[in-house]
Amino acid sequence: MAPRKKQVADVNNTSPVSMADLARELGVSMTTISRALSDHHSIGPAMKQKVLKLAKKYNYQPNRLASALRKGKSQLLGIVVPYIEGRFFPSVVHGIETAASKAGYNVIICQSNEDVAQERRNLDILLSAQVAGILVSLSRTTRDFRHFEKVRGRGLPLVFFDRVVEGDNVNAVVLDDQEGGYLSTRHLIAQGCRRIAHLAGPQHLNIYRNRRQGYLDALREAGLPEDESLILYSDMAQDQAAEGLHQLLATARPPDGVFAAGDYAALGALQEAQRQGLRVPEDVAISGFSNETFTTITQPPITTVDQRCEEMGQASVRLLLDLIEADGRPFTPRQVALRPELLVRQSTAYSADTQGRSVRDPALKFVGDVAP
Amino acid sequence: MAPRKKQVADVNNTSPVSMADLARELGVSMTTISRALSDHHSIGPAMKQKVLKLAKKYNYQPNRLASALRKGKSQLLGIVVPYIEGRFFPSVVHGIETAASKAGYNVIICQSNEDVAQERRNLDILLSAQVAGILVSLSRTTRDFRHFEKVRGRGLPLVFFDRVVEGDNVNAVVLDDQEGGYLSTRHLIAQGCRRIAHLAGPQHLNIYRNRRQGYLDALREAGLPEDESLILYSDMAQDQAAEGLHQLLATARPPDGVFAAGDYAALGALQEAQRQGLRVPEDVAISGFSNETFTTITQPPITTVDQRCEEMGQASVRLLLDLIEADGRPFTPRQVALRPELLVRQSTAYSADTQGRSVRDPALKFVGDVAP
DNA sequence: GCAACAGGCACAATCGATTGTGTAAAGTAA
DNA sequence: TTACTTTACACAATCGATTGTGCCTGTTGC
Repeated sequence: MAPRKKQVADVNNTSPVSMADLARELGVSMTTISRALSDHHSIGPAMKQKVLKLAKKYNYQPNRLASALRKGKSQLLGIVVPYIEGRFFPSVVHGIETAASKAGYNVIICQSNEDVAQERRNLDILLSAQVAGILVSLSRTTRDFRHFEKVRGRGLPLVFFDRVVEGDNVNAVVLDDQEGGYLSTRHLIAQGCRRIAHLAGPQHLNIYRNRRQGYLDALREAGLPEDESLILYSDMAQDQAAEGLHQLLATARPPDGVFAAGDYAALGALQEAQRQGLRVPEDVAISGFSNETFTTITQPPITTVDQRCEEMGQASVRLLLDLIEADGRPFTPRQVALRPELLVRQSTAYSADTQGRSVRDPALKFVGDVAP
Repeated sequence: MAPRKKQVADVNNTSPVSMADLARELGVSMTTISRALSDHHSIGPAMKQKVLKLAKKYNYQPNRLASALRKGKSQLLGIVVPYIEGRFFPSVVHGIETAASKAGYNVIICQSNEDVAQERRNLDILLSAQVAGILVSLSRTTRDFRHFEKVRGRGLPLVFFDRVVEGDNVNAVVLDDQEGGYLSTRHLIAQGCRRIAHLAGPQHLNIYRNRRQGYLDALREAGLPEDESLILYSDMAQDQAAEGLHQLLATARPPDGVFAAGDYAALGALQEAQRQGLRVPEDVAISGFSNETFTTITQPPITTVDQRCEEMGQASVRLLLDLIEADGRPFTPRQVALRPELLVRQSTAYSADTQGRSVRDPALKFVGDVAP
């Protein structure tokens, strides 16, 4: 039986044209080619034109490896994230890639899989790839930060985002989680809630700690009592939240509002409330955190806090580029906190109509269904 | 006011140690170092030990740029995707990165933003970065495939995934969409549906064309009539689907089952059916496609087809690595079609209990809630 | 005892672009 | 005309690792 297919060509492999080829063709030196292409002042306009035209003709593409080797810096940025899944990280990466490519950089992406050892290895790889800068979101298991000193030691720009090393001598971009917790809780209060439970996440993670703090801030501001019995700690899983709310509802004074530090927890709470025959938001208002896709399609849609994923990516790149431009010169580390956006939906705004406005709190942005 | 912070160090920039440094320290040539590190046979075991030890001591990291420049191939794979968002592409990229890094490769990722011009530019960039191979999922606007010839011309391994160039002279990995459509429809028939509508997507996209074909296959197999009036074409948006079902339900002979070519369409259909007071699945069974996150949390959860995103990434990398290993030698192009997985949930299986089994069709895998 | 041989290592060219320095020719000022 | 700039380009070293070739030493074979 004859082979079904023709085989890939391997004889007509076009080797890419190099500056040497152009130089030979024009009878000039490689110096001239290089400088003409980079618009160096010591090359005459006539020669520049000739070189440019020839480069077009042969579709010359500079070898980035050679260039980077010589200059000691590539046009690559390294990203280290715990993983590329869910809603958050992909969106941030999307923002990063978009901003980076706009600035002429490309990104090489690594996953730590929530493992410090892998994170360390990734850093080494990025270093050996001579990236121009590194963006990191810490793995959950990272407690020791010495591996980042090596990066610093090389004078390589380093920016943390979302899961950051705390302190003011690092460059970091985060969401203002405390503000997010505050906005949510304040909104619940404005909706008339007086006994607001908080489904809190693991407190060793700064994000959950901050969301809780924002919750407390809002209570205090409104003169409401802080009641630890209204705060339930869990890993933010849907069923844990349901179970938690179940217990709270069984008490003598059940809550009339729930601020969940995560959308899955909010979902669990919503489902549990409905199982108990409660109306949401009339009997109990529920808000979440993260603006997961599903929050728009539940009945009712869930009020939540958007994390500005794309902006976070953009801001991180901006900061990194500033660092790269500083090029080793003194640079005062910056910590950027992005303002979260409260998205008011019907799980809290019982007076909001479906058209997209909240009657009670017109200052807040109301968001209904989202296009696929 | 004094600056609040100490500035980043710029004097103690540790320049990475090179092979030359090691050679100097040991009083041998760079050749020896290089060959010792790569375990070349012409280096004695004693010397190898000395070199290895010194390399450890100085934490030597080879400069990948230099290596790649010399060898003409880097340890980088290029990915070009339309965008990094939603559920599908991030998951595939996750699979790709995982498989690639396991094989010692890193990935540089580019977004085409559904724009051919950008796609072309991305290819050029990857070429100039001297990647070892390229993985592409086509932009929606790509009709002309000449820019891929340049990649081929260089003899660079190229694999398409999901959105592929059709034909049997390319390397490609896709989901067997036709099988997915077939499985879904067959399942609906097994559930007792006799008048099954199909919410179809744009037919110039092979995925939607194939899903529709699978639907037709199942109908034919079961001896059910093909009724074009039961097939509604749209862009798969939630509201379009709702509107479409609305019309179908108003006819004299409304459908008792709906196979939507996308989950958002299925969701729209589900909501519309419920608005009309119909019970799902008792009055009308509904199934979707893609296994979007939200399909597990609707009431009832939606039966759907999982696209094996991760496996697609892994399979693509495997194919690409095979091509790289072939190293220009004749290679018969391969087209891989992954078997989709039908996830039966309560939107179709009215006889299924919540515990996770389908009474009617025990051969099918029933999937309930999914952990966050 | 001499040749053929293998082991172990160094020399030097190479990948492709960049850049400090050198040097003609052309232009300007006095 | 002399001296001094500018303009426009070439030379050659360099980034760091790789690799074909060559050389020397010690070993084996007969």
